[in-house]
Amino acid sequence: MPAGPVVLNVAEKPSVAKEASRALSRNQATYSRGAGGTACWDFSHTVQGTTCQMVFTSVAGHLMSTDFKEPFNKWKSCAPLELFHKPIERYVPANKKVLEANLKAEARRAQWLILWLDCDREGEHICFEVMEVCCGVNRNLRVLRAQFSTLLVGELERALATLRPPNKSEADAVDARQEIDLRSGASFTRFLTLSLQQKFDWSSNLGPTSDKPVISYGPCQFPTLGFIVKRQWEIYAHVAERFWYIHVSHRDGTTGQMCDFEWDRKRLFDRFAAELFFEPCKEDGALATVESVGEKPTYKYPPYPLSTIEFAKKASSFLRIGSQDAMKVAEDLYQAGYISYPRTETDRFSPDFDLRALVGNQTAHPQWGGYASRLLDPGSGLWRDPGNGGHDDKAHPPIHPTKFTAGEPGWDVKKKKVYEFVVRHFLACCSDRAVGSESVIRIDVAGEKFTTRGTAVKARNWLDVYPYRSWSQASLPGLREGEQFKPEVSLKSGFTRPPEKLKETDLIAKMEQHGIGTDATMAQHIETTLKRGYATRDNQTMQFSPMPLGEALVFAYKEMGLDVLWQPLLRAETESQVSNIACGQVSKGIVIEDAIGKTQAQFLKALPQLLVLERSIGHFFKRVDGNPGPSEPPTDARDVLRTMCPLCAQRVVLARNSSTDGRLFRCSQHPHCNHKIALPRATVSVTVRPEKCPRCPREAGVSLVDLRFRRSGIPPGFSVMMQGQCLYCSPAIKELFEACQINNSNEAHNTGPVSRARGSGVSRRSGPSSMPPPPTTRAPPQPQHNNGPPKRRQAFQGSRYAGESTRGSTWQDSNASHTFVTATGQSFGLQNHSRQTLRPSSSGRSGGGSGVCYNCGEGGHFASNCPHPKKRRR
DNA sequence: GCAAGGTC
Repeated sequence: MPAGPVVLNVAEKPSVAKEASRALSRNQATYSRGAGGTACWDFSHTVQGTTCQMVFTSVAGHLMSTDFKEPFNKWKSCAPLELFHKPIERYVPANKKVLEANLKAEARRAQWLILWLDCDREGEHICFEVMEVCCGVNRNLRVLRAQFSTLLVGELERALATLRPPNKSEADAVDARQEIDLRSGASFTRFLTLSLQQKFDWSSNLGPTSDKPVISYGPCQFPTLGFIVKRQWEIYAHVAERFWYIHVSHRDGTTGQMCDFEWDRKRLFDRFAAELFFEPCKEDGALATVESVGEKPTYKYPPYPLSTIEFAKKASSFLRIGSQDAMKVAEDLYQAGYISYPRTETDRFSPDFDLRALVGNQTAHPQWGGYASRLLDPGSGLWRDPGNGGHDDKAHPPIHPTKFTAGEPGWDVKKKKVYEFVVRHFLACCSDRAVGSESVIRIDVAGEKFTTRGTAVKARNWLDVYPYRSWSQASLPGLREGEQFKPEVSLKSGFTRPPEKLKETDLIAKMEQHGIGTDATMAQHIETTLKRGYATRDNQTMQFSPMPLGEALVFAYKEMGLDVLWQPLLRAETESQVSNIACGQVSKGIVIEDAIGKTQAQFLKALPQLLVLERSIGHFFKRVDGNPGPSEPPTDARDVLRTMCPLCAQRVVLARNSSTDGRLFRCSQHPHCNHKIALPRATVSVTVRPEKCPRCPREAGVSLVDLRFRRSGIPPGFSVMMQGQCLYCSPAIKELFEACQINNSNEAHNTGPVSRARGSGVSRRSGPSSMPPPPTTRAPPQPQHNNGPPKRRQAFQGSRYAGESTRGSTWQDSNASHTFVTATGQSFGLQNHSRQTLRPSSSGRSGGGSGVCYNCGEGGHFASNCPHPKKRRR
């Protein structure tokens, strides 16, 4: 080794130390084992005109941890509130002592220290951790920071030529983040755990939770749970609404294939309106006229190069491997040299990346080798440079295969799947887009417009190597513009559906959108919600559901007015403030003081609400400390009918019927008490007023309610709004209930008094959490999510189709006068006309929606089954 | 027994 200053080079991980040494030394670096066996690479190199003895070694992520100083790191050393101000220390944990020893040994004999930590905020912080150790044993070290974005030799040489001091502001930003997270996490976690752990029977929380669960809070794990619970509550809150649409189909005379046309109006929530449009379409002689036949090229683009977040999402949705599991497998593959570093934000390849060599490595594979060969063949025209996803962490390339294997004997299924996916994704990235042709046929039937689309795939290209995506083809009938045919027309109906449970890919997307966690930690936060028994993941659908504990905690935070703790905004604010430190705009101390002050304020808000907390948890779990806990379910105040159940003297609460999905008020002791007041299925909203009924003789008085109904679901003549009504004595309510044939006589058997119900294992988990998902609904031809009432429906409210004149009739929603055909082919409708008493509207208008036939103007039937000759109306 | 962020 030639003489010269000794330069200690430190990277963030061993692989970087090795690769940088190999590149800078032109493969001349020699390996040696430093203190504790840590890898060191020695070579000679010229740095800023001086020939130096380079020693390249590494740490493994953060060298130091942060915790409360003794004795406050012990759980019962102080009140949780005091953790907002108790002293914090940074120290090298036991598992990093070996690395520390190596750094000390090398630093003692070095003159320079060059920091090759990853060029991000955390890397900058690790720089200062390394400096603290190295400068602690050698005060004369000259410390410099290398800034690099790849491990290519040119980039590394450039970094050596542009060495700079490390950035204290960025490191301070990490300091602040660490302190804020530690203080808020530890204080709330100790508070929750110490307050609740011994008081409840947690055995009903099936999952990894022990008898004595740690009930943690964290600024990332809790918003993650919040996303899951919020979606579940949206599902509970969904009220299925019925809609109608005209379905047109045509059988191709040549191929015999059926072709479906979609109505331009999509769907209507007013049956009468839908029927009005439908009638002319189904009349004898109604022909479809082809208005236009169009064709245009269409493309499917290959995915961008693979970043960690996309990898986690795709592993979950394509491979059915959970994100944390997938990351673990990817880490193993990386360690064994089969794929590149799996923690990367980058989704673009740098222009000097030798993509073709990597593709060439794969040509021998029995499954995708042929495709790789074709990709390299210029004659195939298959090659296309990868797209640019717009992200670059300046530290790592996108995830790609680095070593060929046709499969290793020891690999399990997950490892095989992940390696195959990384290779196929990489090959797809380097491939040309898929090309197709989309045909669109628009037709007119009696003034209504319908459209059908078909796709012909011309060149699959990247899809050939990417079985995780498909492109379905659909051919259209050979119709020409102006051509007419007799369509098959039917009026179908369906119900809006609640949103789906969150899939892992949706959850990761939400976390990404709100800045919850980093690409490398999102999977860990998800895993934490599972490990803590807050949520579960279905391994088939990869959908998340809250566990009782998770739902109980979010509910409790909501009850205590601490929504900010489970919603994502707080984290975004912290990140924003921390970024201001990194930019040098504000000092670390100010940000910490501000953030800690705000979190402490939340804590102080929670502290006096221990009873609220316990009562909230008590809705989901049985107490074991002798305290009977609350008996009422977790209902919103506005959902409680302020009266006593006439059978058992308990509260009467708003609920949902599990079989019909209709709403009802029922006794809070259900199913042990059967008192109930069912509401019409068309009930859209229920508001309990603070005022009591002035006439009702009931002892405790009865709250008045405001009810709103769907126009199409209640008999004509009844208003869609009924305000200030008493459900027990209002004549208008009685009349409506009779018209809807709702029997609320409450003669059902009462199984016993309250004390018996309490002592017989009544689950207190009710309210939103006990509501079953809505029943399976019929599939209409377009997306089913209930995105709120369409404008179209609004337009019909208050129109002449909203009948007003047959008050007192026995018209009923379920007595459809029309035969409907569902999407599943089932037909249903009114057979027994005698159950209807329909009268002409008072205005005498024909075609009104108040029980009058659109065709003949008479009552007693609708136009679709009118016995009279057809009349043309418009 | 607690957070989140690196990496093994």
